[in-house]
Amino acid sequence: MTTQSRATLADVARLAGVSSKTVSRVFAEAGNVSADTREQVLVAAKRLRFRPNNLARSLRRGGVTNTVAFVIGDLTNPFYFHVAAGIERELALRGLTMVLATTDDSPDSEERVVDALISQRVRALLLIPIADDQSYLEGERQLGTPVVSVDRPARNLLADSVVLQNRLGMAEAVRSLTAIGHRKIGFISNPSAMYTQRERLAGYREALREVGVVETAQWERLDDDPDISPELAVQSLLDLPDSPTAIVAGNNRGSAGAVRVLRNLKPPVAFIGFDDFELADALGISVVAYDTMELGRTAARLALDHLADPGAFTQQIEIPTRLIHRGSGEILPPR
Amino acid sequence: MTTQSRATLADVARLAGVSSKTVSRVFAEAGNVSADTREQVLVAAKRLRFRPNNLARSLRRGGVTNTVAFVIGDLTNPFYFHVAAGIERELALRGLTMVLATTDDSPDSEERVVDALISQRVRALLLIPIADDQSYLEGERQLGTPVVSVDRPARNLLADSVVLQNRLGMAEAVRSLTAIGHRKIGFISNPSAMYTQRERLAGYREALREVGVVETAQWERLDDDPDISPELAVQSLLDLPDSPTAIVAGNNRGSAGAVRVLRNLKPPVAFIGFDDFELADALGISVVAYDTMELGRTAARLALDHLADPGAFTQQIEIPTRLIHRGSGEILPPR
DNA sequence: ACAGATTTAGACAACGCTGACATTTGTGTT
DNA sequence: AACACAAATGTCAGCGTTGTCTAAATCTGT
Repeated sequence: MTTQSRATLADVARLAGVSSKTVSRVFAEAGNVSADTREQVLVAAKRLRFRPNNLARSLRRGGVTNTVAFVIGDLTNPFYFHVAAGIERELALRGLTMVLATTDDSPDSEERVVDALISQRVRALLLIPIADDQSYLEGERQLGTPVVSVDRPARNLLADSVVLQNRLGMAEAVRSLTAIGHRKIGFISNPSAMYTQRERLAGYREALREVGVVETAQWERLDDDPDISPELAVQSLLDLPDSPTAIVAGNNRGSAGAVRVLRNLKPPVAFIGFDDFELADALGISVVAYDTMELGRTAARLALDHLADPGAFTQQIEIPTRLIHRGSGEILPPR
Repeated sequence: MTTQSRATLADVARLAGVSSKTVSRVFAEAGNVSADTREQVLVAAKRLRFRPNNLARSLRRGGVTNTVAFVIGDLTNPFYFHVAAGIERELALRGLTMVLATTDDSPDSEERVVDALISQRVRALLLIPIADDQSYLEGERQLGTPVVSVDRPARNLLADSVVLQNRLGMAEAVRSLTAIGHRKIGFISNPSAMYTQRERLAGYREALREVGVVETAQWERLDDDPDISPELAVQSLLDLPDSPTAIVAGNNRGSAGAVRVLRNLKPPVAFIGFDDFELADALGISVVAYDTMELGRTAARLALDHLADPGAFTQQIEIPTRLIHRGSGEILPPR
């Protein structure tokens, strides 16, 4: 249990009989080291189990680290994780590592968490904005840290952003329902992600307006109350005197709820969800899908581009969505 | 676009008219600073948008950082990210952040990835071992970095570990099938996670042996070939002349495949999966479940304990599993 | 064989912070 | 008013690395 201390450049240098700068050159792959010395240094390093200290290196280099932060609201949503996976992959290609931080969906903690990350001198900041004001990041951005806003645009901050084709995707879904005769279409969503839900709602209304349906309030379930489960929202739609013949969900939580309620319903109700999910194919659930990992990859790429060219213009990228027909969205309205 | 440089302790000190040590005391919350000076320092810091440099701090403090690494094989498996969520939560309570690194399920890259993390002086290392030898971590462990092996024990390394009750959980599942008369029970699994699958297979065989069934090879599908999808494995069982009346799956991938094939089968085949999954309740799929987040939380806690008391004994913790009856596991064998 | 170019190696300081220690200022006691 | 003692503040060096600069060793071509 001897807790010896860690070997440093100097220790290796002493053992190899060279200067610490030479050891540094070997490990920084800076060249100009003869094959012989190089070999000796490596042997000594291995003997001492030497690992270069990245803290010191980053400090010396002016605070440039190899880590990029991804700030997330809530880790338990599989959506975020796929995004994270995409980010991680893209970063790994450039030898960067990802640190993951969560704000527990609390707007207050966002700035605290981000502050802590800045203290760690992350190279870039990717975040899913929760708070309704990201202006606190303006200074950081000016200092050259790329900030990329994921899934929703940042507020009061000029930053790159990657979002989905929310409005269009949802409009397409609803259009596919109106095309086969549906007019009474319910919309359920949980609005924790305000921006995306608002956009999707707009797409829903837009598509209905195209076929002359303007009064949609009665079919919209956007309860703020987290206690109102998607299941209840769906049920409340079915309980309406003039109940919908089709339902669309604004996100995967809604889909899961809808699936539970709608399965084995006597006169079947058509359904299309936003966000694909595991087994949706087996269940025959039509969804508006998109490449979640690509969302992450694109975000990472934007950050990396900005790192490479700090003067680059800010970009807003939209990830395309596509409607996948699996049956539940093709159910005809009862005659 | 002025890329000014970042403010340092010294800058703040100058503006506030105090020494940099005083500023340091304010930010390190080290006390012994009068309310007045404290206030002035904070004002100056805010004006300069000062953020303490954690790199320098960690370096000065002897390489003690606030980050804990979690090394994962493949981010896309929902299992891993629930574990990660648990870890993140537990760490956040102690003000630590999690860095996530993946090895792409490649044994070769494991050591490289871990090396890089050590260079970053992570405070502790949690990993899901992929390579079949973790002895390369021995030095690190001796240097005082807690190493916790998650989901499988480490090999050739004395480290804490948290695993599931694999054998018992699977044995219980199979016993519940034999109890209602099943004798011909198929086992499918993809062996990317060798250890867990071996254990679960052992549990399966054990339970069958208890009722006198010893020859099980024909019903085991453990193909190494990643091209053989779980769907095909299930199908091949059904195609047997003496086909099983029940099937158990060694992991969630297998369950997903089984669900696809088994749904709407004429004489229904009983099924129990290992690992719970979204909508399993709606689909009526019986599973061996456990608290995935707890797995992560426990791992993090082990690491933190070791950090608090470096001399603590290594522990092997088993997370309990429980069989959830939802219908698919209660299907009786055809008479 | 020799000047000049090039490659290899080392000395030194500094990145931003804090621990150890020194010094100043404030408070309470008699 | 003089003293002991605690609180507030400052000085300085060094954590492990690398950029800059300089010196020595080695390689060119004629």
